[in-house]
Amino acid sequence: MMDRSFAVRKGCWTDEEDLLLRRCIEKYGEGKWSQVPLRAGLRRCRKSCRLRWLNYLHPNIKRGEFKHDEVDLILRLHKLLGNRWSLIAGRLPGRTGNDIKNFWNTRFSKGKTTNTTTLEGEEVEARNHPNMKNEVIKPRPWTFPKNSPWLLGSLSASSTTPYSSATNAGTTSHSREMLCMTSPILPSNEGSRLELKKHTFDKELEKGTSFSINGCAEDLINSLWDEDLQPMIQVGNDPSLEESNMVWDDDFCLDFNFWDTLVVEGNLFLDAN
DNA sequence: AAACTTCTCAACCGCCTATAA
DNA sequence: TTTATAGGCGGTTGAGAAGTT
Repeated sequence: MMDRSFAVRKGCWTDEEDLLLRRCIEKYGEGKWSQVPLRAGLRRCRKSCRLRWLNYLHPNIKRGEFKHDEVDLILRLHKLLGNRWSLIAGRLPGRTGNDIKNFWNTRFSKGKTTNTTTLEGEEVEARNHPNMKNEVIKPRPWTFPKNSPWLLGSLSASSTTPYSSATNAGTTSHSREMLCMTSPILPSNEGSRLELKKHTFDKELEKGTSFSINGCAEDLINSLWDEDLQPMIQVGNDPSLEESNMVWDDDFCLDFNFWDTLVVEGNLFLDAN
C-alpha cells in the first residue's frame, strides 16, 4: 500500500498555508515554483503555489467590484482580443486574468440572467450578443510586401535593431524575397519613439498626416487614449512625455501585430528617432 | 425556518510553449 | 534532435455564499 502521508494537498488553502507561502516568496522571491513547495514546507504542487500567489496573495492585487471604467476597458479589449484574459489583465492594474475571466463568465457568458437594467451601453450589447463575431487580433505571421521599406533598405540597420526579428529583416532585405516573420513588430527598447508617416511609393507625405485604422483597433485605441490618434507612439516609459501621450508597454505591443491594424494608403514608413 | 436554486470565484486540469540537458 | 521539466494560459469545476420560494 502506498504511503499517502506525502500526498499533494488539494482544495482551498488554509491561513497557515498562505502564511508559509508568503514567507517563502518574501525570502526567496517569485519564480522557481518547482522549489517552492519544498522551501515553504507545503504539500502543494508547484502550480497550486504559483496560482495561489498570483491570484490571491500577491500584494498588488486589487479587491472589490470592477469600476465602470474597468468594465468598459474589459469590454473593449475583449472585443479586440477575445478570451485572452492574461493580456486583458495586463491593462488593468491589480486585476488578474482569473478575476477578469470570472467576471466575464458571470456577467456576459451565455445564459446569464443578471438584470440588464443595471447594465449600460456596450455591456448590454455584450450581454445580448455573447457570441457576436468580433475581429480578434492574434499574433500571427506577418508578411512584408515586396516594396516594403523594410526590404528596400529604407530603414537603417540601427533603426531596426530594437525589433526582435531585426536579424531576419536585415538578412532578407537584400534578397527582396517575401519575408514572413512573427509579431512582435513594435520596437521594444525603452524610451524610443517611432514616428509614423504616410509613405506612398517614393513620395513621403507630410509629417503628421493622419492614417486610418480599422474598426476594432480604433475602438481600442480610443479607449486607451482619449485624444485623436496622433502620429507619434512611444514605447516604454518616458517621463518627459506629456500625460496625454499613449504609452504602450512592451508586452502589449508585442502581443499583436499593431501594424496589421493600420490601414494606410501606400506603405508605412517608420522613422526611429 | 427549511429547502431549493442561483451565483461567485478559488482552484484544478490539461494543453501549449520555451528552455535545458 | 529528442526528451524532460517548468512556466504559463484558458476552460471548467465545485464548494460555499447569497437569494428565492
